Amino acid sequence: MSKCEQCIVREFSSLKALTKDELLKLSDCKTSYTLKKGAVIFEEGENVNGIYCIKDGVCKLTKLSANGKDHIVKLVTKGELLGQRSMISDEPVNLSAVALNDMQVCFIPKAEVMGYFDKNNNFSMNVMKTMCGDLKEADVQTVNLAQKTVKERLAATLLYLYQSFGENDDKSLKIQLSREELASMIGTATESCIRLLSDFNKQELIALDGKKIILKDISSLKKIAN
Amino acid sequence: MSKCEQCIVREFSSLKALTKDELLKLSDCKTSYTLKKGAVIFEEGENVNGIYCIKDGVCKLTKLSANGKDHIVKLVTKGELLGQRSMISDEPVNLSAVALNDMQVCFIPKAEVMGYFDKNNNFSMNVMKTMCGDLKEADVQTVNLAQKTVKERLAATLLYLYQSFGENDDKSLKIQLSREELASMIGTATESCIRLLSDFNKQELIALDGKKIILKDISSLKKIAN
DNA sequence: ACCAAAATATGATATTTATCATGCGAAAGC
DNA sequence: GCTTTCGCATGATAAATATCATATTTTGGT
Repeated sequence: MSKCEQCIVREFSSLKALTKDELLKLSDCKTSYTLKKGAVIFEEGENVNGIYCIKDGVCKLTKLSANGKDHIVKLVTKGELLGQRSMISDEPVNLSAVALNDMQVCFIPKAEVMGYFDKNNNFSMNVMKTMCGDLKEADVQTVNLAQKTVKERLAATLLYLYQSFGENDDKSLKIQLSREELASMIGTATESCIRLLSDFNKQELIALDGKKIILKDISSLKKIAN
Repeated sequence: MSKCEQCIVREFSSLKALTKDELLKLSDCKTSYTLKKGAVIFEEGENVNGIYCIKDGVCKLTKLSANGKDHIVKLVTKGELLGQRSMISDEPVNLSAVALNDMQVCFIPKAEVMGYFDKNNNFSMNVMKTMCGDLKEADVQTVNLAQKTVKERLAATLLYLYQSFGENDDKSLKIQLSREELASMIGTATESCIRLLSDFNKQELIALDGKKIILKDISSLKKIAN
């Protein structure tokens, strides 16, 4: 079993507030998992009795809408924690989490984490700060959905994927989403998303190579995205 | 100066976790304000050195979008706290708060509130739970904006106003928003909003009397809203 | 009470976006 | 290896929504 004390990822999450003692205890009670692309970490409505710390990989958080379509609310990557909200509010999770590529995650049982809230104020403050950041992001997301066109949102999302997850050696986006997933992130029909990608391709803002997407003209994309 | 200990509103907010001693101290350091409809409590980008506790009235939280239009992110009413996020993350507020009707609010300076975080774990937990609820709501909001039509969103918003703020003696919605504000809540053009209200009126789902809106057929509205 | 300005309303039209239909190519299952 | 399915692509069309123009009504100020 790997030691949390030496886990680099810890430094990026609220867990960085933990003391040496707490980390040692954490190492003993955590469970590590390796997940394949497509694996479901948890599903909307489930009870998750603890939190997941993402050591490597990326997953999507989705929510089922009234019309039966999944909407991708957020992408979450290494260093971030999953399931805090459900644990704090003592409710079933309201989002599903699915691996977008191979992942390594550690599960920390609820009892352990709740102890930190009681005894370690820094930890509580870190969690609160994270949630404040999430809320701010959510507001931005809301306004973008309400006010921007699909084209603007697509450009913004491509830039977000580029800036947050980087590119491969061949310059293509590291995070590979299907057209359907991309559409579900920006909130549009799959065909509309495909059509706009084709347009961007024709205007040489991006290049398409099968599933791969290469951003060719970042500054123009930024202008479109606002 | 009124005593926080006797303020009913306190029971609805995270402040309910405070001890008698803390409440007494709070009474001394808070400042009470009476605000007229339209008054600006704070504006996006400002530094707010504390939190506001709403004793009475309703305000809108808005965010300026890239195209220069205000979007109403949320309505906040008595019992709720304003400006927590900004205080916790130590950043300027990212939303503006404007009174929708006459309000009574109390301002509590940052130093006082930060003390509660340190010493009163129940308070921290309450704040966290509130933020978890806000995040959940934000997810729902995001999915609605992404997947529902303007008509569905209008119906849902009317129902929300009805359920959250109630009706006057003449059955009209207690919260009176201008068409522009309503449009800015559901994320559409003012004209589109007006047109759909007219449609609802013709279908006898609602009745319009100047600015007043009366919900006549709640169950049909619910069907439309999903 | 009167006027100017703002809010509401509605028509005409343009634009954006979704939906339906179809084809094509690659990947997955037998 | 073959077929079947799935993801991507594109055209045609319909529906939703925004925009511009212009009345009409309401509101606020003096």
